[in-house]
Amino acid sequence: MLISTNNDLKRVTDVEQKAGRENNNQQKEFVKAITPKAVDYSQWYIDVILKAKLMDYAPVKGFMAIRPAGYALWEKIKEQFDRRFKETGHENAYFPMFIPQELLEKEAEHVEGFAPEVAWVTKGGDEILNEPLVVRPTSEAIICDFYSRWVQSWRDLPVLINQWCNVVRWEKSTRPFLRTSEFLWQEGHTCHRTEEEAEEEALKMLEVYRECIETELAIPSVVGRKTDREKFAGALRTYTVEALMSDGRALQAGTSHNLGQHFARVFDIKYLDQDDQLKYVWQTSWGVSTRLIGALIMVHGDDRGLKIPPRISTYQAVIVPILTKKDREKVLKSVRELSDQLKDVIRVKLDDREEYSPGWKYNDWEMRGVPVRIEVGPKDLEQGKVVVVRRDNGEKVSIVREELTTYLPRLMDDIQKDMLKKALEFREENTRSGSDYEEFKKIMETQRGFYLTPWCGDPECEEKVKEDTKATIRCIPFNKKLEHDTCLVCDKKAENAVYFARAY
RNA sequence: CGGGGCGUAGCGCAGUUUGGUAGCGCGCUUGGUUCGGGACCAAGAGGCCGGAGGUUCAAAUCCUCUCGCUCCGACCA
Repeated sequence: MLISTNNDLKRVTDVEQKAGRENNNQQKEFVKAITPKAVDYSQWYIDVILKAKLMDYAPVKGFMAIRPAGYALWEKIKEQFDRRFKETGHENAYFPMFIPQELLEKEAEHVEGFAPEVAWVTKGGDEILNEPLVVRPTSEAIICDFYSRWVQSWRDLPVLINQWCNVVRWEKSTRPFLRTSEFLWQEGHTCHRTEEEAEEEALKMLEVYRECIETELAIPSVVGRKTDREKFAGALRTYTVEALMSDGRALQAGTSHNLGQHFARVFDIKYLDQDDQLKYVWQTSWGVSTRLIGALIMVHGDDRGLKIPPRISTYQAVIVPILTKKDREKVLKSVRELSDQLKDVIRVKLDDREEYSPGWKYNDWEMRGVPVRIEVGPKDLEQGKVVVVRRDNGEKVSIVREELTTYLPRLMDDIQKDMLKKALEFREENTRSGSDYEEFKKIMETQRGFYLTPWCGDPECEEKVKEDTKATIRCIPFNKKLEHDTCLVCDKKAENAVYFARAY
């Protein structure tokens, strides 16, 4: 499309160009700045993250720079999770990025799971290393090595440690934020005295994830257990938070694992219990990553760009002054006062750049997802009012200036609530239930979404669905019984209901 | 690993068929006029045409080799 536009342009004469066609063309260009979701969802996603300046591609495939706008978002998300981790008794620490090959190889299932995607360090300076080092794809191995020395007595338990760091997984196909070769995340690693306590921890953190993602990111989810096929390499059980993107595909937004004693046994993490017996600890690990930013974009974003929920938005409102020649100084003075005044109640940004027109700024801030825009021009000054525009639904109202300090915080709550509500409605509309395989196949082809259905538990049935439809079992929800109990694929009786979906 | 596509200014591209002084849009710089949904005028800056070899009086363009990126598939959370 762009190409033909350029060709057309080149064929017209200079005179014709100057006669106004340029103007028209520029307007069209802007509409094209973000590819509409309906035209090409993947392209929409890429356009949004680039236009909103969340990231930029690195010279190495699968890597990216997280730009200030994207990183600020991560910082806000991080803050919310970190607070909850501390509230549930965890402490932060930091472990090394390089893991000796020998350590990674201790847990058989674990190596096997990660081997295809580890990055190796084989040289230090000029020296070829005796034992190559693995760049952490996750830190179980190195942390367990430390824990084997740190844990001696039952009095040392529980160990409740979290770390914020980067990890590297050599991915074959990558997408910004959703799957990159390096990403930022948090990994909690805990040790417990009993199996029950570890299980309780794994489920507790799963709930922390679910609640935080819902409250702060305004993303509803379904939680449950992973099937053996989908569980973490080396875990006893894996639990997951699954969110539904606006194209009907599911995204794993967070996972929590009960590691059982698999790692404790191979890394020799033992404690002397009160009964004078040496026992292996029971462990958990759990993580969320910068993938949440991808979820945020795909759950809330629209054809104009990002929509950030107020609770995690870097700026909750942006003030755009309308600077006319006549009233320039008056308006500037007024918005500066307003900005100072609002700083006490919300995170506010004054955009007083003079090189951009108000219209340009509207589009720019909308693209970047700021929840509220406040317009202040000469007409507003006369009336002692300002214009307040919501990003989530476009609603535009004129508000008396004095009321803003009470109005805006309330508006932020409303927007947060409405965004969650909208996402929840979408989730519900796109969660279907049944056990008709033909209908299921059709749905996975078209609207997608979640499909809640009985499953006999046989990995072969799970595999067949994947081959036929590319859909996988996202999770086995807790306490979900269906009236109908014949497996979606075979005729066997099903113990559990599961959520199927095509996933990222 | 298999198949397709692309490397020309910061970004997006045209120019390659038919060899002949390297272009367009956006962005950037300076100055001015504007400012309630991506304003306009004027003047500028910016290129080893991915790399190496060859053919030719002459190569972005033709030939050979090579490197990189990307999409689809396979593999994988």
